[in-house]
Amino acid sequence: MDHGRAVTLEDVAREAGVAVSTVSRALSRPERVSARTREHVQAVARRLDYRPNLLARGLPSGRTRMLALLVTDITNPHQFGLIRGAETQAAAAGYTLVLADSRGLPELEAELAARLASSVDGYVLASSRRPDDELVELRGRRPLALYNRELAGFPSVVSDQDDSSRQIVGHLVALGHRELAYLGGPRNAWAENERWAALARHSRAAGAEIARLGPFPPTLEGGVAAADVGLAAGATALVAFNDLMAIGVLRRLEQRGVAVPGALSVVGHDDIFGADFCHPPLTTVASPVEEAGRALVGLLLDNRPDTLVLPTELRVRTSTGPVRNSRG
Amino acid sequence: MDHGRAVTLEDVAREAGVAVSTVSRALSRPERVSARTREHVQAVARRLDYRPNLLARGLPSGRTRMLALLVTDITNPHQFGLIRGAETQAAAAGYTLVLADSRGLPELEAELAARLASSVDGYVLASSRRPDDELVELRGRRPLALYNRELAGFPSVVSDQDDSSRQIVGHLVALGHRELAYLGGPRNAWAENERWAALARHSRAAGAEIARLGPFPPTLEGGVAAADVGLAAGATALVAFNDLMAIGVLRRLEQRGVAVPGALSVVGHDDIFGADFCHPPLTTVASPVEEAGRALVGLLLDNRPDTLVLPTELRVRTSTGPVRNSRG
DNA sequence: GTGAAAGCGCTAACAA
DNA sequence: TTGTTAGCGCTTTCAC
Repeated sequence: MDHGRAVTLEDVAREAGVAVSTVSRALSRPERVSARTREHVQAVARRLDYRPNLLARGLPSGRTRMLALLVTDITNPHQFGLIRGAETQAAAAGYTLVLADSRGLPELEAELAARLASSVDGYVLASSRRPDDELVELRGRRPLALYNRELAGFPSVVSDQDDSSRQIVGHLVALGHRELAYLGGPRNAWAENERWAALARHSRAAGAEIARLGPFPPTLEGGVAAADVGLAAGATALVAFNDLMAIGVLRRLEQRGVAVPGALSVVGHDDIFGADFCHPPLTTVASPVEEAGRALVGLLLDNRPDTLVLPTELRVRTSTGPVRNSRG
Repeated sequence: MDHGRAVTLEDVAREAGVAVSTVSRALSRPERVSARTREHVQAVARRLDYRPNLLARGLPSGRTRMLALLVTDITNPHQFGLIRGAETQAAAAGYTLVLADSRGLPELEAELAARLASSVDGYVLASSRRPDDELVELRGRRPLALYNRELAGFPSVVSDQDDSSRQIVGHLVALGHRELAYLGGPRNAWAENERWAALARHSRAAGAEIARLGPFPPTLEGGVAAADVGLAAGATALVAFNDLMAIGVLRRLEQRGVAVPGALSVVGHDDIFGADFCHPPLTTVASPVEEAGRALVGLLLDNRPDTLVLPTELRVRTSTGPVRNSRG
């Protein structure tokens, strides 16, 4: 199998009887070349099936027209929309998106970012758990946009944590719940701390108690473990950091014969694939992730340090219901 | 925000008081340099936080140590294991994996592959639906490995379609089903045709009838549509191209008040996230995808045109049961 | 063992 | 408008 030498600008130039720079211009800056040459060169390039070498193109200019999207956990269906949205927007702007998964490990994210540094024009970091100062440092090398993480001076897109917490607490309190428990995720996740703070605030305002449990791994397995802790805490409603956990909770409660929502109500975050057909269907908070993906790439390319707050919406399904033993 | 000039080999060379070529060697071919210089240069490089520019490194050598994984549909949870496995193996071999999603569009896959051509040392194509000749052509540029697609002379990893079909048909026939229907996926998918052929073969051998319906989009929505067609076909058991479809089928049947498995049994393929907690839990065929991902990268890097057939395993859950009106 | 120099394919001054 | 030339940062001959 000979991976034959690729067609280069020089080949095209020779074939077309012009200089390489002319070919370069005809292809990347068509307006700076006469109509005749342009047509001719482009025809030759097409005939030879010329493909620009992106490495070579990127070396002198320092621009590769590639963007990196670093996700925290690619096995979390929540990321789907983000990926699709980011890809759409990147493609529209003529960029190729490369995707990498840091498996929830900040060090791995750092490693991946460093490796890709010379190959991409910028990064979108989704739910990054790296310390602030590392992000600042990374921005020194390339533009950055953050999803579900706020940091002064950085472009970012976050879902409205305060409003989602308000909706959750409002919903549960309306059903008579006064003893809540929050099943927390990783403490180095921005959303974790925002969610907890907002839930605590709104609970207090509504006259309900809420306990912070965990941290637990933000996975199905983490939810299974969290269920037992939540149950032991004596709350009447459990709010999970994300839907993966919430589904794990549901699974464990079913296994232990705890009726949901009869004995215990459960709420998640993200409205992932599966949330509407698990058993019972999960009450959770949805946000427009695909839009988030698009917006992130937009902000990144414009390099505007804006923070976009996306609305959230509580999807009430059957994992939540009236409290059994209201103390009212 | 000044995206400061990165530290280059030249910087290190100047600082270390040696030639760039020596630094290059000390870093990439440590054995070709004296112990003293090696230590010294490496220390300086570390101190300056030198990061090789991958573009520049790849230009002369033509090798980038990046691999592309092109998936057909990143929103299909089936891909998770593949991605993780491929990433693991790539990382172990010192390669970075870039991921791209072709959304089920062969033309988009072609476009992505072409764009990445100069940036990667090889491709893993997962469930590619491109015509054979295009794959042959692509291989002319870079090494290729295929997942769930067999093509003479190409390294590939496939799950055992014949055996999975045998297990499915055996299971259904044992439950008394004699009238089956297959809800097909895209006709340009290798697995689609293999599955159909094997299902037809095993049904015939077992004395059962099977109808091929579709093609339907291999998505949840496709399954919803397929359910009605399957129901109208009068079969007692439905076998779907994948689990996404099967879950859509389940959802639609529930909506229409058709009891599963009372009135109709349903089987899927892939055992994706959600298959065990949908309602009712789905009987489906599992295969070791993570291993597939690892094997694919292994074959790709070795450039061995082997075909690895991975075993499959029927996971019987409650979406299948005895036929209601056996004709026995 | 180390350095000087050529060149990977492309872009971007600068000249013509 | 087009051609010439000098790099981009690195690897790799080829001398020394």
